[in-house]
Amino acid sequence: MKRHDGKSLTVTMRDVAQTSGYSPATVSIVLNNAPLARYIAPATKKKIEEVAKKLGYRPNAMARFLRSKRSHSVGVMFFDITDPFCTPILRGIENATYQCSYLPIFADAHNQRNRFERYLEMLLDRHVEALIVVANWLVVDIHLLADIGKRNIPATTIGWELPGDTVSSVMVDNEAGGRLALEHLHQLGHRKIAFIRGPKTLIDSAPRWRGIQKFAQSANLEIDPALVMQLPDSVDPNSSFEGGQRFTDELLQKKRRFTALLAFDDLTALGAIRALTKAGVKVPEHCSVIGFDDVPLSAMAAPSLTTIRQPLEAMGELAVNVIMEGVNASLEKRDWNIVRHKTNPELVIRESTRAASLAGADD
Amino acid sequence: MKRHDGKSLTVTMRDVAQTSGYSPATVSIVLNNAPLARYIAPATKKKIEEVAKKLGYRPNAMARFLRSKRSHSVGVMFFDITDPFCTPILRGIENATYQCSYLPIFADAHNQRNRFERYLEMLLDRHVEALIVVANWLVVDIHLLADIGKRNIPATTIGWELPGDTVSSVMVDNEAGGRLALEHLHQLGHRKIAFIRGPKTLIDSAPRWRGIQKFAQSANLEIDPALVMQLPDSVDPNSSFEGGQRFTDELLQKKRRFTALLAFDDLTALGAIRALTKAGVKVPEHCSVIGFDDVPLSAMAAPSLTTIRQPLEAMGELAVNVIMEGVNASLEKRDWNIVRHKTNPELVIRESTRAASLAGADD
DNA sequence: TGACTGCATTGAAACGATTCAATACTGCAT
DNA sequence: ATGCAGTATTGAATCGTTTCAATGCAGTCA
Repeated sequence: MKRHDGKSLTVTMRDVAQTSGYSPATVSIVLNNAPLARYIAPATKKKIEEVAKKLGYRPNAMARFLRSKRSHSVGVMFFDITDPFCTPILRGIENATYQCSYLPIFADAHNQRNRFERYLEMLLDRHVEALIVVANWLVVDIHLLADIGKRNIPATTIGWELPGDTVSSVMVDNEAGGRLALEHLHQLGHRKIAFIRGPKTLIDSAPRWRGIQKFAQSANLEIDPALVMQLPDSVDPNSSFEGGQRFTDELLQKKRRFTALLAFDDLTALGAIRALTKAGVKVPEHCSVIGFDDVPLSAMAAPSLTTIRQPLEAMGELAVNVIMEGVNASLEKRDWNIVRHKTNPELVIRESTRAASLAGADD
Repeated sequence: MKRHDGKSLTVTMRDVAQTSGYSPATVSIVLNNAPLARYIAPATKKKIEEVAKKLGYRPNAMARFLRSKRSHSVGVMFFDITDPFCTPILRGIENATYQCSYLPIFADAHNQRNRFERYLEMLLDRHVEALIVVANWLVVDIHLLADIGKRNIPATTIGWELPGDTVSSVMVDNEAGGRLALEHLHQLGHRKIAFIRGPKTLIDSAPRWRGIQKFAQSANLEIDPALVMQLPDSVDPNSSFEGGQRFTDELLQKKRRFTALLAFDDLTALGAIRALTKAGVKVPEHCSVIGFDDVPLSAMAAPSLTTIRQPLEAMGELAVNVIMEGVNASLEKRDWNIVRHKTNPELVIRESTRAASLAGADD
């Protein structure tokens, strides 16, 4: 709105001020319900609000940000959105930011270092108020993420943990998960169990395996080294499907005997199931298979997958809460500490596992 | 940077100007390579660029946007990101915006009308330069989207088409897809084919069915009405899995004979496969199943799914090109027209279909 | 009367860029 | 000398807010 020469069609705060007869300052104070608003006469408030509504005034976010230094947006960086693991997390993040009237700016590094860096710059240029990095599969360069901490905005990772005290993290309790998985198979009576471990460089691999070993020890279960394989490092999050398939093939070709298979994650498990099925080994009749993650497709697979569920959506929400804590703290000039959350995994029993006794332990 | 009182740590353009000995105007012109830059002495340019680099100057996006009215961001609104159909599209969009140095602002309407509207406001308040709406499953309220066109920013939908001439669209050629699917089954020798049609209100349903009918007619194939079911309307994009399962169960219970099943989409197909498998009908040995979409999980299902592929990632990229065309046009004050793209579907043959002759047509 | 307090409002300076019109200089033709 | 064209640079306004300090006024108290 700018005179009636019919050019500029945006209603600015000055317009509201002019039509209402007050100054821009007053309008700003009223419309934002700023501290000073308690001195403003109720009649004035009402008038201004009416005019603002009638004129269809919408504050210009850019101008507001420039002045107030608050962008009301958070950067959300994925290492690879292609990983089915990411979608529920994204949903969780979106849901939580929506509650706070923040908007997520989306970035996907495609597992490429330079892309990550470029995006990081772009996000910081836009003065995102916080950063969430969903670091799933990449062979992460520590320095890359450590950099984030240097910038003085609150940041958290999901699915990865950084040394130092600058970046928070949200992860599942992998050790507990590993334990749960093996415990389930053990309770079903399985004793000859094959394992496909995660890639060495993946942070989840070690604790899951530790959980498995600890349970084995406590249950007096022997782990046969000939039945243990380990996925190779890879940057493609979907490669574990193929990996699961290949390793299972190998086990079968070597005629190894096992009544159950514990896979590193769901995709690995699905790959394993495919290999087994192809070889005529029925799941779960002849062999039980358990995964990890509970990605959305696990429920739809045939047979549907028994797995250790990560509360992915909740983890996304939690991450937002974590950074918001930081945002608010720094807003109120308080200090705040980073946190390291470990969420509880949960056993989800579906069709791919079954009691060993029914499977003819050595058919 | 603000004197050496050690407070403000951001390097502004004025800082660069001061240290280099030139004016902010000159610095701006040089650093943006603005038209006037051709008059600037090469030595000056060099000097300014050096200083900018040395000081680690980063332009403040907010300030820039405020003045130039360009936010370099696009709003990306999903109706429901939970739909596996969306992830590849998101990847495509992200990839294309990255090429243009734009950032996508992510919004997910959760299939809720008020959430959609709220997000729309938030995005417009931020002066996104364009809008992409991925309208997959929602029983779309036409008015909702038509509203978008009213705002004078370029907008396009993916997976939906609007009446009027204000919003572009990118869709797969559903009719061709339907035809391809049936053609494939027909070529494999299937004659008794069951169909699960899409929900009435979904825009894809009718043309896919039309393609099927047209092919049937041209091939003299009779479609048995007793073998045709239709999914109910629903807002949950993942409900088709359950639907496929239920309807297939029904068909089986009614002892209908069919050697192949053509499902509305992949999830429906997966549901059907699960029902068939449970009932002891082997896929593809006893019954072939074909889906539509080629969502990521279709390749990992057991058996992997034969399907009609939508080039989802390419569609995402295409959508970005479409709106960028609009952005550039309005930047150069040219007129531009909306476009309606129809991308080509593609038959992807995997394990879930097989020649009918091998299946004992009526065993 | 003067000083002080509390209420209601506003002027004007930021925020950090972009951009147009103006300036100043040089060289060259008239 | 004058005028002009081209080169190199800059002053100052502007984008639309927010916010601090200032102002004016009415009432109260000594």
